[in-house]
Amino acid sequence: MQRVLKHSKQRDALYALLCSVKTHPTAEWLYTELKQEYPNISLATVYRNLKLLSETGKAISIDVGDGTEHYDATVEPHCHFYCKGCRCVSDIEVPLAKEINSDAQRHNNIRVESSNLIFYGLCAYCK
Amino acid sequence: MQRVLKHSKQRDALYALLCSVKTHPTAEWLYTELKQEYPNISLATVYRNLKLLSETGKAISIDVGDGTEHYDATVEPHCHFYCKGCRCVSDIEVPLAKEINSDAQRHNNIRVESSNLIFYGLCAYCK
DNA sequence: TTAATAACGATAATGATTATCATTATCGGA
DNA sequence: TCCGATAATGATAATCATTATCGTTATTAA
Repeated sequence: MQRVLKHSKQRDALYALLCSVKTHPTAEWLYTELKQEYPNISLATVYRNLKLLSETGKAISIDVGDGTEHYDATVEPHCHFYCKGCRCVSDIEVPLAKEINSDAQRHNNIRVESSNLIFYGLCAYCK
Repeated sequence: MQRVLKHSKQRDALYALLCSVKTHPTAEWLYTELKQEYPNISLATVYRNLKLLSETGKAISIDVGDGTEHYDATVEPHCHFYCKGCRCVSDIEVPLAKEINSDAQRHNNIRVESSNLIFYGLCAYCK
């Protein structure tokens, strides 16, 4: 039961690192990277704070189906693309996506709160 | 390295079961269900054959982010809905989805081969 | 009927993530 | 500034879905 958050250098460094990249890294990648500045940092700390950042709305997790969760400090709804060639995750522009939630709700007897749109294929370099 | 498939009652039963339901079950659920007819069936056999069915295009796996893979014998592209209330997965009708792959490809320098559209919210009963 | 081998059941291994726990760091108030 | 409460840490064990291994059984074609 978490009440009042306290500051921690590790969490700040994690968030700053996540904000600085566009690569949608995994916990493992962030861990390896953070070790350069904090050699004693624990993988558990990375997972703990990624979860905390997700819960507080400062980051989102992206499941592209490759077995490990990817993270993103851009929390506004947007679509992702997974390149089967280089296995990288990137943001893409999909204008139709803005209308698809309401389209889904209109044609089914459901309440749509959010959606997860992932596209697969080959990126500019791999195609 | 699998060359020539041989028949097996377990695989047939698994596929028949998967075809008979619209619930997008998990491996565990299928295993429990199949045990009634095949008390000695192994969970490994279920996973093995689900993988085989996926590889041969007779089924697809759906990752809704709840920690376990769901399976579906309907292999034609279609959208899924995950109800946060009853934790069930269902097919939904989303007309716009038919155009979204080309929309994604048109607005980005990528080749889109497939996509995975999952919607979250509350179903007719839970809302 | 038989030989080759795919599939099986049982179970150990894997790998990402989470939980536990003793220690350390943070922070508001005395 | 020091103190007490407790959040956060690092180390590591536990969890849990899935995959790999392996000896045995079932299927198939000759």
